[in-house]
Amino acid sequence: MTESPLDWRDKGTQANQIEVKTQESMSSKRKRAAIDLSLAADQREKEEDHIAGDRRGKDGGVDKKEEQFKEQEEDHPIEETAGEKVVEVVVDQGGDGTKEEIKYRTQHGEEMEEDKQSEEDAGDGDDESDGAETRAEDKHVVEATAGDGDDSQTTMVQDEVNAMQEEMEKMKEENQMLRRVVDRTMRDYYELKMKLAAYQQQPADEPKAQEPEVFLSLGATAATGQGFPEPKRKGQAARRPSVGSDETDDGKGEDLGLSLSLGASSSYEEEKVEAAAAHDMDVVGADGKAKGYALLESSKLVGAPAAGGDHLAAAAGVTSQSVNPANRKTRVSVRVRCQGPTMNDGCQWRKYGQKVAKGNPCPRAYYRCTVAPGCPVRKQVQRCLEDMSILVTTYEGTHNHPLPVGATAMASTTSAAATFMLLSSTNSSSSISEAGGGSGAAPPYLSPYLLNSHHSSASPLLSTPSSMPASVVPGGAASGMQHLNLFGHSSMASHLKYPWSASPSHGSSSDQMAGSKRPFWSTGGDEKHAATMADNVGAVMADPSKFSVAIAAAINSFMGKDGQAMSGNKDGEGSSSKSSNKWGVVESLPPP
DNA sequence: CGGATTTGACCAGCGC
DNA sequence: GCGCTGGTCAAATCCG
Repeated sequence: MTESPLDWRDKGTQANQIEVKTQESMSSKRKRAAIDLSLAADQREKEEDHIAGDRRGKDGGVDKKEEQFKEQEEDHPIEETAGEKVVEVVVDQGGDGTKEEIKYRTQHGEEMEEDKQSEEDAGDGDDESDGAETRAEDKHVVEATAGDGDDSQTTMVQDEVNAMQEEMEKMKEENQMLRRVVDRTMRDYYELKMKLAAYQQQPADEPKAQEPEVFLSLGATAATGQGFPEPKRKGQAARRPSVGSDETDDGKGEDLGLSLSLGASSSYEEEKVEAAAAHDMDVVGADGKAKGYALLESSKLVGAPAAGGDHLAAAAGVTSQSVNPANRKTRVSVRVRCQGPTMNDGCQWRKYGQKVAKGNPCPRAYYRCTVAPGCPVRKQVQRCLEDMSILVTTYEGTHNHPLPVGATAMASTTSAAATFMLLSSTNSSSSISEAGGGSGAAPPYLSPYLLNSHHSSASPLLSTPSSMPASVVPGGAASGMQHLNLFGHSSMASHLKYPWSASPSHGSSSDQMAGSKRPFWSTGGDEKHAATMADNVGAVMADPSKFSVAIAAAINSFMGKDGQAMSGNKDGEGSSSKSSNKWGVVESLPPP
């Protein structure tokens, strides 16, 4: 014979009721805890004590066993909040006074509403008799009719109570475990929060230290296999003769690739890279330290002429260098294969200087943001030495004004790239973690997942030059870079399908990057779709917002793949010079 | 004519 | 200290 909780409670409240208060006390505590789980433990205990005290005061004649029960509850006030069974003993004296009932209930109350209702029904001072059934699923009711001094039945009931109590003990233990988990989670949360705050508040006068550098390039990498031939390396061999003007590059033989790399260097100068000629290799400076990094394996898209016409050939790249505040400001570099003098990033720029940098015959142009007066953002634009069709645009600083839509998308994406890779870098080296903190434009949104998932020396997606193991980073002049090429191989690229290809419209806002009309990232025959990809990349670059989407997707893709990809190469050299297949990121790209 | 670009000069940092 | 290099300035020039 069972009754619904509501029924018996109603009956109990209406009748002359003798209720063992265990349930009520638990009920109160449970409610309390449900309201505010974050109460300090001591505070909570005080409340529990208070409640227990009240209870004792009101119910002096409580069963001894129940008293013990209460004490147990008070020992574990929190555990009771997580859905334990409740033992309830009710001696219900019928309204006519002829019958007494003793009810033992173990219940996982799920009837909060009912509880409230019965609370109201109970009236003043009767709230202790309700609300016990707040969390459970099953309900077991043992009901015994207490006859006049029926000791045998009472004994049975007592046994049942004992069993219930044991069960409760187990539940309490479980609850305790859960509690610990919650506490640990909260602790972790606050730790991360503090870390974030610490990063954001890093003083600007911090000594120069390792400077994480993020490279994310979308589109075609040089046919020479150079991932990031950022021609800024100083004083080393392999200087190339001038290959031509900025406007001359038919884009032949270029690789389509999306690459992402991260590096850390002690100073911006050391980021200077002159990539080797036709093979992936780490560039080592005269001092023997790694100064640059070859891009991963380049996929050769020979015979894939840039279909972008006179404008955008077929490549794009984003390089984000999250610079230590001490070094200056955040640097984000975008590498774009385009024929125009600059790429359209949605902002207005005014050229204020031009200089021929050492090691690269191509002049470097300096631009200043003119969207708002006094905007500190500047950018440098320079042709890539190895592939003149690649335009390397380095942004520096943080805009002090709202950005145009396209620029916003780009900025947020590159910032995300920088942040993401910065986090990676942070995890791979404590020194980077300490010195490479977020600067204004790329705050380090710490994520334990990120922190745990990218290690430069372990991921096949991130190539750390053999000459620059991640452990070298602290204090040295060496620089490290992690690189990811998502379109590393043409054969892989040819199978790519991208979620962002859905939109066929290109909205070519760029003057120098008239987009192609083809669907972005469409596939086709080998040469054909290689060229198509070139077109598509061009299309993306013509539309800053679309470009940012592509970058974001690439990052997401990278992150998603990272876990399994991590298990592969641990050798940076291997990852940068062997098989392009190791850049399995391509395979991880989202399905169409 | 006003704004943008060009270009040589200047300055600061860094390495030898 | 000197030279080299990158970065910036500002006058001259260009262009719509």
